[in-house]
Amino acid sequence: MIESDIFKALADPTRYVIFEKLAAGRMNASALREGLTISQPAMSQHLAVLRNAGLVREERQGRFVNYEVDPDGLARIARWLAKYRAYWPSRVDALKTLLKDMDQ
Amino acid sequence: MIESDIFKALADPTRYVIFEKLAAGRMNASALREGLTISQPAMSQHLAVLRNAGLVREERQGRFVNYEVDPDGLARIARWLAKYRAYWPSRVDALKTLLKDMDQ
DNA sequence: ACAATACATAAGCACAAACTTATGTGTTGG
DNA sequence: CCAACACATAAGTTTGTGCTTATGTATTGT
Repeated sequence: MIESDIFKALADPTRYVIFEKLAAGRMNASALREGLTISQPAMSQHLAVLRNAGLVREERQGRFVNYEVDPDGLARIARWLAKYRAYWPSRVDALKTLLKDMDQ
Repeated sequence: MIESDIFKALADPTRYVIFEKLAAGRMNASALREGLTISQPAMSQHLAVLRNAGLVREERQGRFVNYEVDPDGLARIARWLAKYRAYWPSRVDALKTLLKDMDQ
């Protein structure tokens, strides 16, 4: 997979919202549609893009398919971002806080 | 600016390459074209997109315009990523290394 | 078994985005 | 001052992407 594909997946505003909803907790495709004016096939297609990018993963449960954030996708972004640490200004303390949390 | 715009800027493979070239060091628009089969206006337009996304910044120097990575764009991505730290697997040690570097 | 439900896939359409050529705007050396 | 250079902007064309409707595939409850 081309490296920019993970960014392409998040570039669409609708998919970005879907990802944020999933970040709040696992959800099936129908539940994800609530609050969004989006057809069922459109949701299905968006979820396929996010899944192919490694940002979400699915787990079938009966007739429902639950989706959840795939840590692998976030890890890829984290690794990408880490390459450019030379450019981070010292005032970017969000990462410092984050790392402290992970160290715990 | 919509949050997903920064991802849209990196979603295009050509812009992704341009950004990576700039990560290696500041460069003017003509120098950036070397090695890429891309017209001068296309490069100019790509740089405008990256600049509007806050990923690069420009500094005119005579007739040349030097471009360089804008830390603010990376900081935005870092902050975005930090929101999802709950999902990071412990094996993602890239960030740990990164944070250690920043602590130094 | 079958109707209903949940989701995926196919095909086609409409709009957005990336490219092109042409031209405009600054800046510099002679 | 003006020709050459570096880059930006305009306008038009093509390709890609996200949407739709229609249909297919699983799974469940009765």
